[in-house]
Amino acid sequence: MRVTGDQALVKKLNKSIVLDTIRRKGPLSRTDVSERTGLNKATVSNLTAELLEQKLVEETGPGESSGGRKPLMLLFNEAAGCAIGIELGVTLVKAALTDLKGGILLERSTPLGRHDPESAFAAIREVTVPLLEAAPDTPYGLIGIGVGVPGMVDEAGIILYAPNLGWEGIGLKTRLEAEFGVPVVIDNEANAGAAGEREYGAGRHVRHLVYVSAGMGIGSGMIIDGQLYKGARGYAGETGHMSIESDGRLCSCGSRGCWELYASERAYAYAEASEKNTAADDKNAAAADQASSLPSLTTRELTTRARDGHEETIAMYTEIGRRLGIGITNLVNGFNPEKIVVGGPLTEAKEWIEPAMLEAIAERALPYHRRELAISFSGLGSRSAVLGAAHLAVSQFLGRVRVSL
Amino acid sequence: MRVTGDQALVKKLNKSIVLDTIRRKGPLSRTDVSERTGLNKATVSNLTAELLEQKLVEETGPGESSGGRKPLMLLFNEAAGCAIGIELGVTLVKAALTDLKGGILLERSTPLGRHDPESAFAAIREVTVPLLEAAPDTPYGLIGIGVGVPGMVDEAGIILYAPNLGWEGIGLKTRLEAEFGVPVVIDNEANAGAAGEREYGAGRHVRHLVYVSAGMGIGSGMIIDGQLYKGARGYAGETGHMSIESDGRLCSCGSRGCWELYASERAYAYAEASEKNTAADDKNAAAADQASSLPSLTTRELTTRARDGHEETIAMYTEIGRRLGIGITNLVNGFNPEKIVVGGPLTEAKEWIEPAMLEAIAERALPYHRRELAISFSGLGSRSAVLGAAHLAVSQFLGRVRVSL
DNA sequence: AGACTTAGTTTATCCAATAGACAAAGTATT
DNA sequence: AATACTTTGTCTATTGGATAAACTAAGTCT
Repeated sequence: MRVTGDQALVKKLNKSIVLDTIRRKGPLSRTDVSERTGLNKATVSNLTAELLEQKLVEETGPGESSGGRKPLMLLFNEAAGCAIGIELGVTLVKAALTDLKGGILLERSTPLGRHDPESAFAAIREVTVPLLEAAPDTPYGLIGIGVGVPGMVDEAGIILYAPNLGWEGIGLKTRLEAEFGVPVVIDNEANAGAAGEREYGAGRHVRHLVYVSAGMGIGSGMIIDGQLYKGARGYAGETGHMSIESDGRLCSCGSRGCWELYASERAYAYAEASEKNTAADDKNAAAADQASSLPSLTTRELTTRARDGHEETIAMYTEIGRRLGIGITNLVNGFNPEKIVVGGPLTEAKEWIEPAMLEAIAERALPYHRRELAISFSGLGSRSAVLGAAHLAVSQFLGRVRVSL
Repeated sequence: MRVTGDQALVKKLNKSIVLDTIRRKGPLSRTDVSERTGLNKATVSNLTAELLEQKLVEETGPGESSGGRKPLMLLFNEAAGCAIGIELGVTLVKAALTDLKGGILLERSTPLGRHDPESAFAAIREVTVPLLEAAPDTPYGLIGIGVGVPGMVDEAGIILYAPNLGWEGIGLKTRLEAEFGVPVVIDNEANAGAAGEREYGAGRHVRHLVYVSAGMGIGSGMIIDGQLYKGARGYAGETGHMSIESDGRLCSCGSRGCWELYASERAYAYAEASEKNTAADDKNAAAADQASSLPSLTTRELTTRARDGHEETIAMYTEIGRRLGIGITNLVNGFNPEKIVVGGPLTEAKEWIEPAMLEAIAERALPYHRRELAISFSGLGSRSAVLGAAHLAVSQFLGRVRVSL
C-alpha cells in the first residue's frame, strides 16, 4: 500500500520511535529519550504522556541525579497485555502465554497424534484454552495469537503447503480468529524462530540475521534490516531444498541433493540404510529408496548413542555438521548476514555437530563474509518458535513505522 | 541513521512520491497525480510548482479533455541533467552518457590490457573524458558517475576484493570524485546490472528481483522491495561461490563445487581438460589442476563452434545450462523472487543454454515458488551494468524516501 | 544560603497537508 | 449563441504536528 506523508504519519512514526526506544533501552528519562532519538524534549513529553495514558509505558519513580533534578524514569509496561505463541509441530503442539516483552507466564503442550486439520485444531484448542483462562487481567487483555507452522504460509495466513502434515490450503488464520476473537498471525516455523531469536535470543540488535532451523527438514528465517523477509509471495526461506549435490539424493520435492537430506534429521535414514548395505552408496538405488522413508531413530536416541561413544553415530553427526556448514556457507556468501543462528531439534546434537560445521564454514566461506560473521546456536532453545510467534502478535499490536532515506 | 518525523520529512516524502509518479507514469495531469497518489490536489499543485522550478518536471501543454477543462500535462524532464555509467570489466571498460531516464546519448569503450589500478584509471579517463565533453548543456550538468566493478565493494566505495583484477582495497570512489568533481557511486557489476534491468530492462515494475550475471564468474544482484539488497557489509550476492557440489571442483576461493565452476565461462576450462584426458573426471587431480587455469577459448569462439553443430560444444552448453538452472533453483527456493533475469557475457550462448536451464528449474524448483516465477534473459543485453551504474547515480541524485507501516 | 545543573513543561511560532470554495477553461445541450 | 454542466487547477482558512526558547521544578555543590 502506498503511503503518503501527513502529520498523522509523523506522529505515528515518532510515537513508534519513542515507544521502541523505551522498550529496548529502558528505563530512560524523557531527556534520555530526547537525546537518543533526536526528538525535541517537548515532543517526547507529549508522546510519552499519550503512551502513559495508553498504559504502554509506566513511570517507575525517580532515577539517579547527575547534579540536578532527578529524572522520572520511564519503562515499557510489558504487563499492558499478553500474547499467545503457538508452535504447531509435526508431533507436538506447544504454546506459551507471554507478556509483551516475551516473558513466559505459562506454557502448555500436547502431543499431536493425527495430522488431519480437525485433530490439529483440537490440539491447538487444548493448549490454548488453559492459557486463555490463566491470562492475567491487563488493560488490553490478549492482544493476539501467533502461530508457527511447518510449511509455507501466504500473506493471507493460509497454509499453502505443509508436507509433514499433509496439508494444502488450510485457512488457519480465519479459523483461529473466529474461534478466539483476537488477531492471529500465521507464519512459517523458521520465520517465527528467526523473529524469536532476533527479539529475545541470540540475534538481539542484529540487523541482518539468518536463522537456520534444522529438524525433520531445514527451513530458514531471514531477517533483513530488522524485518522478516518473506519474498514475493511469502515463501522465502525454503533453503532446505537448496541443492548442495547437483545429482545427489532424490528428494520428495522432485529435486536432487537437497540440503535437508544431508544436514537434517532426514539424513539419519541414509545413515541407517548405509549401515545395512555394506556396498552403500548414494547411487545405490535400493539404499536410496529405502532412505527416502522416514528414519527409524530419533535425535534423542541417537544423541544417547553418541554420548555412549558409538563411533558410527558420531561420524554421522560429524558429516551432518559438515553438510550444515556447507549449506550455511552458501547462505553466508549469498546473503552476507551479520549473524547466523542455528536452532531446531537437531541442535540437541550440537556437541557433535558444531566442530565440523564451524570447520566447514571456516574453510569455505569467502574471507570478507567470514570476517564479520558471528555464528551461534539458538539462545532460546526449543522455545525460539513459540516466543517468536508470540512476538509476531505483539509486534503487530504495537505497530511499527519505518522510514528510509 | 535513525530518522525522526517532522514536516520536512513529510514534504520530502510527498515530493518524492509526486516526482516518482510522474517519472514512471507520465505524462499525467496534476489531478491524475492527485488521484494516483492519494495526495490532495492542492498538495500536488504546490509540489509540482517546486519541481517545475527545479526543472525536474516540465509542462508539455494541454492534454485531451474528458468533458471539461483540458489538463496541463506534466512530464519528467529527463534532460535536466545527465549521468555517466561505467562498467569496469576485466578486458573492457565501457561507459555511457545518459539522460536522467537512462536514454543513451553517447557510448565509449576501450580494451583493458593491464590490470594495475593506474592502467584502469587511465582507461576510465579515456572513456569518460569524451563523454564529459559531449555532455549537453543542462540545468544540473553531470549529476554523477556510477561504476560497476567485478568485485566486492564496501559501503564507502572501496573495492575490497576483485580477484579478476587482482585488486584489494582500492579507493575508487574517492579517486574518481577528486578527478571529476561529481558524486560517484561504486557497486558490484551484478548489482549495477540488477539495477539496470529493474529500472530499464526486463525487471521493470518488479518488486523482488534476482539478476544473475554469468561471465567469467557468476554474481547476483538482489532487489528486495525495489531496493538493492547489500547485506550487512555490502557483500551480498556472491552466489558464484554457492556450492552446488559439496565435494566437487576445487575453487580458487578455497571452497569446493562453487556454482561458477559449472555454470560460467569458467566451466570451459573443465570441458577442455576433459577433452584432452579421456579418463577425465572431476576427481582426476591432473585434469582439475589443469582446469583451474583460465579457459583458452572465449564464448565468441565457442558459440561459433556451436552454431557449426559441434556436438561436444553443444553438450557443454547444455550442461552449463543445466547447472545454471540448478543454482537458480537454489536462489528461487530461498528467495522467492518474482522474477529472475539472467545476463552477462555467457548469455551470448543463450540459444544452447536456455532449454536445459529452464528444464532444470521446471524439474527442481518448489511448485509454489515456480508457479508465480518469471524467468527471462537480460533486456538490455551487454548494457545492463552500464545503464544500471548510471541509474545508481541518477537515483542518488533524485533521492528517494520510503515509508513502511 | 546562594549558585549552579538537570528535568520536564509551557508558549509562541512555523509549516505542510487538507477540505472546500472558487476561478478558469473546456464540453454538451438547447 | 446562450446556458448548464464538467473538469482542472488555485486560493483560503484550518488543523495539527514539531520545535526553540523561555520557564518552572527539583535537585547538587560549595
